[in-house]
Amino acid sequence: MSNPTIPDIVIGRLPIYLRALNRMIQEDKDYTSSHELGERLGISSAQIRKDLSHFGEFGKQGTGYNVTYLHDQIRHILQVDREWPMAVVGVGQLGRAVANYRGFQARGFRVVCLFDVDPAIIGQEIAGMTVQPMSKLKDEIQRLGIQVAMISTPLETAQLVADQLVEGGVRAILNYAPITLAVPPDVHVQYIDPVAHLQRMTYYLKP
Amino acid sequence: MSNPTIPDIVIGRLPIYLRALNRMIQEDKDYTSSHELGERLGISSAQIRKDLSHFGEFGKQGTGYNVTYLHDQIRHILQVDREWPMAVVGVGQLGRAVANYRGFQARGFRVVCLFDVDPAIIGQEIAGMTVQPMSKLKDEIQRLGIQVAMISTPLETAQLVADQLVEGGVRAILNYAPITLAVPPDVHVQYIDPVAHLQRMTYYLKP
DNA sequence: TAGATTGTTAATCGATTAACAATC
DNA sequence: TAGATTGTTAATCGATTAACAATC
Repeated sequence: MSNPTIPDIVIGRLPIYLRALNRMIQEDKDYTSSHELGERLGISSAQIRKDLSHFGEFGKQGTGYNVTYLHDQIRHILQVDREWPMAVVGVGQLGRAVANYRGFQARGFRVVCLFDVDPAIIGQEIAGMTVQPMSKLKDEIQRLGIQVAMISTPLETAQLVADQLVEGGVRAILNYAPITLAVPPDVHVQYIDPVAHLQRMTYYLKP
Repeated sequence: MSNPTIPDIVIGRLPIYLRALNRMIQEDKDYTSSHELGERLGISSAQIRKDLSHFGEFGKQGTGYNVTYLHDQIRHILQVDREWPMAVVGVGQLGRAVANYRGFQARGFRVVCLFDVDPAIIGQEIAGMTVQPMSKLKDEIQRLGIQVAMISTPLETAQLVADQLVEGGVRAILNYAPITLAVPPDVHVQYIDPVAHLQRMTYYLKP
């Protein structure tokens, strides 16, 4: 059992470490150090060692970390050493791009069903899946035991969709609609708002 | 002139405030309070007041904040009360979705040029723009005075693209490729990695 | 006026970093 | 062995929150 109260900010860095380790595996690197990892990621080596120490001892003094071993350990900690089935709600251009994205499988996810409200889209075959109507949402995610979903609908319907997902048993939502969702405390939400990222950068730009 | 050293974490919250205020404008709300804003966003009212106090006094005791006024002030602070021309590099499915996305204009951005390496994609007309070859990248963004760009290429080419963007004068990069980019200290990078967000949530899920 | 809410100060809380003994 | 690097402790730094006088 791992320590029950690890800061969420630490959890948030683990996927970044995982990404870097994955890259090192591709480069056929056998060992790395907190210093090297930090260098690549723009993070201090002390922070990396501190973060990892929440979960165990993964390195060796003098030699550092075995890349594959650390990679596997972090995959296990994040529970991405399995495949999470995922629902995508809203099959516009973004939803379609997501449905066809090849990068999920290697990192622990797989899109297994698609939903939309638009009668023109319902029934379409996309990435080997048939787009289903919103009315089927709850039953279908319950049937498939889906805990992870992605919202790529317009702003207006996002909250409604979230409510239905939660009712169906979803516990983790990745929301692309630019709106803060209201969900029960045991449901996790992460936001992706490209424009918010851009706006954060223009603050620093000269006009 | 605003205070020279406002924490970046504060800057990062301003777009979120802006988003909520925008929504309130749509709802025809004239006034709001730090308490109400905090409620909607899951942030403490004290934090909102503290954040805003870095930039000036925007509220009135007893009544709160004029929604439109605060909205305009934050737009000005973030410099999104103008339109930033933007380049998109990598015109796969994601790049295409971005090129066609209607939500940029209202929030300060406009995609003005597209680049790709694939000869099958170069020359295509997408969202009213002709996809140009990577060889034209540097000249074109210099000519157009572009400071903001988005990378939606595969992982392998992302660093190379970033180097060329920086050479051409880009100072803010939104990177969709799952790799930490090495750039000069005066260049800002923000990352969007949907899978990293998902992995951050699965930590908390029961298997 | 009474009630509400700001902007700000000081206190608290939490995260990052520096340093180093342990040890591969 | 000598050099390198871990895991951890304590010190530092920074961010959040609580509280309240000021005032609309």
